[in-house]
Amino acid sequence: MPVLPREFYDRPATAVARDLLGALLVREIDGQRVSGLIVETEAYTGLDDMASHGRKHRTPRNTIMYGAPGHAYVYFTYGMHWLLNVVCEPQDHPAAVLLRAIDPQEGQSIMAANRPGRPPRDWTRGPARLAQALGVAGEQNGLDLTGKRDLWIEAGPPVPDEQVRTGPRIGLGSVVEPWLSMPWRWWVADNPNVSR
DNA sequence: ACGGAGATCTTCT
DNA sequence: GAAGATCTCCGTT
Repeated sequence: MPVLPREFYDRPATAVARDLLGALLVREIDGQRVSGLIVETEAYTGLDDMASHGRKHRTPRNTIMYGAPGHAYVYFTYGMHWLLNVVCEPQDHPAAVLLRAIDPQEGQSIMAANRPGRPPRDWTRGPARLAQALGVAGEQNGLDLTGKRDLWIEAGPPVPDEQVRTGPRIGLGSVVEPWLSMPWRWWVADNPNVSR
């Protein structure tokens, strides 16, 4: 399947979050493909979004969010977890989409090795689990996702609107969504790999 | 099935 | 010095 082009990411985060559902996230480890269909995403935009890392100003950690769309923003949190995001919207506008869950496809033996002792359902159900299963960490921060090297996203079977569900984001505590009428979290209905 | 707490460290105040 | 875009383990129901 073709790699998603730069233009795909050069749009508002909420639109990218919707259209990433059904796309194939591919990680290449020692020439082997490890992949999964994206089934859950969350949009983060710097525009008055108090939950976003880009909410205030540029810092060493969030600088990738200010860069060109179509790059990976990988950051470390809670002292032990890596989270994988996709930078979108025009350059200098800090926005990204958090990849929260995928449906395992290729390279399942590698995922199993990266998630020792866990059942297949727990391999990629959740943003930190997903990153661990695919071997994504700090070294992948800033990677160009349109380059078909190490990590990229391919077009997949489109998910029709009837199968798309939306809701508020997860794990933000007291933060209020900036625009209540706008969907922030997107997922595929009835998929066992969706988190929570 | 559900709920609480600990792990552990970077970032910003 | 406190909080955090989370996960896992252990308790109770």
